[in-house]
Amino acid sequence: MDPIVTRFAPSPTGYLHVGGARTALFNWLYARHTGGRFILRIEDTDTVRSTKESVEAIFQALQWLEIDWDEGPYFQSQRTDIYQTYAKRLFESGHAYYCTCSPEAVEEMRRKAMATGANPRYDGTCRDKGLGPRPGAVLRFRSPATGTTVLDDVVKGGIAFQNTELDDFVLVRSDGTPTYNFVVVVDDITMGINTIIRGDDHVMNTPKQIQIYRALEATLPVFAHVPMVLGPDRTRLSKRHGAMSVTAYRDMGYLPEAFINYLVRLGWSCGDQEFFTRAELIEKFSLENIGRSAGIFDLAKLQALNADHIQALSPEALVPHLAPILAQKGLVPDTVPSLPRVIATLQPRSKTLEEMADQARFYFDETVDYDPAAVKKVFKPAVVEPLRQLVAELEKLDTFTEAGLEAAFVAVMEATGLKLGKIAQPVRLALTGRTASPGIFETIEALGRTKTMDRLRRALDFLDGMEGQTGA
RNA sequence: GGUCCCAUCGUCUAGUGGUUAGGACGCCGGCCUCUCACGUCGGUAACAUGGGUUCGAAUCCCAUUGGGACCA
Repeated sequence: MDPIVTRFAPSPTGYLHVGGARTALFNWLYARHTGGRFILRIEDTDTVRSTKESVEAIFQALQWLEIDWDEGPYFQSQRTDIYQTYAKRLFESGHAYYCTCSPEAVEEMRRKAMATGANPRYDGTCRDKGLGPRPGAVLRFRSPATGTTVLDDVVKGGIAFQNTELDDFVLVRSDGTPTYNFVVVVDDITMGINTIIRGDDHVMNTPKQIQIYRALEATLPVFAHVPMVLGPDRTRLSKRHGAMSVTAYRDMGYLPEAFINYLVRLGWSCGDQEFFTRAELIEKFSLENIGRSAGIFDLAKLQALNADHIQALSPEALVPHLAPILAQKGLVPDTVPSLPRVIATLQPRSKTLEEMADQARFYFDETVDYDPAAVKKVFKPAVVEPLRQLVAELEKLDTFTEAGLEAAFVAVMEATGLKLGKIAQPVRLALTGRTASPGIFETIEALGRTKTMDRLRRALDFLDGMEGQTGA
């Protein structure tokens, strides 16, 4: 059996959006799953809307998602010779003809057709005139007048289109530029694409494309039209629904593994399994289990999956993903004894890396600001003595390890008769400025001796000041 | 307007003629507990509607409704 060859063919008219990313992902996964090849092609024939920046943005997004390609990127703008060759072939074999009808005349035909309730279409005025190439003429495809064209889609099943619905559509415009349906087919044939996985917004193009394949006597590829991704209001995902750009999710602290896991699971299933590593996705992905109905993008589910992936990775593996977000917030890793240790304390309490960075702030800052409400609730005169004793106990420790720290706390608990909570909360406030944080022992260990002792002493000073005030 | 596609909890889905219709996210509650989380246990909630076919339909067929896509 021939190896599977798939492709992703975005138009560089903006960033890579969620729907595009999913299409890319499906093609990439299927190629990797079958041991085939994955080709990247940039469809930049729309020279007005295509930009170099968009091409760059697409590369960046694919890189973040770790979707690599085996061939390309090809640029349609550099392949005009090829399209001309194929246009000529279609003309010479009689599958296409030149048409000199003016745009106004064609518009008139449409109006007439509409008036009779029929589909607006070209009426075939030039179809049998036998015109040759000439300036200002368009090249039209000679569509079959009768019968049906059947699309045998892997996910949708068989779809029959009446050929009477097909127009004698334009292949090459009067200015010599080829049209979308034509270049796509020529590219897919010449690049050896045998499996086309794309959004189902393309199904209506497919019968035309199938006709071109036939006219060119090329083997039809396997078609798989995957349902679209919709916004919460069930309309096509757009800016209104928030972040569209894939890289925006990177910046918001989502892991590429989580993002692809979510995107693939949206519209594809493998029994009840929800969590997939990249390797599992490659191993288990198949066209057969793609669903037929559109899916709604649900940020809450993405978040939950992201939390799972954050927990599944080692702290060390998280470092490169978290580092840029920390940097963006002005938090420099050198100011902390061990970044992986800090990460380890926050893993079970972060849905995104951005949340993690925010929660990590107190580890990095020079000092902490106390939350006023927490001060009122926790910094009571009664905590001064236990805190003093704790400082004394901690000073006895050679190194700060969780076991040693716990022993120090236990010593204070026994001396004062207090429960752990009564001591941990003031310590937590002293160290973090708030009443919620990771476990107190792991927090101290990750914070390090210097900052811990500084902050405990500062808290005692602060409490001193409070007593002076109330006493006065 | 024409053509095409789709239809199970709010959302993602399992299910392919016989199930108490399962799982996940979310939400609610219990437990765990040094706080917040994690975890864990339980609860909430669905086969769009109407006809058929069949001993029996979420499952097969038709219609209706609703949603979406493309072309204009």
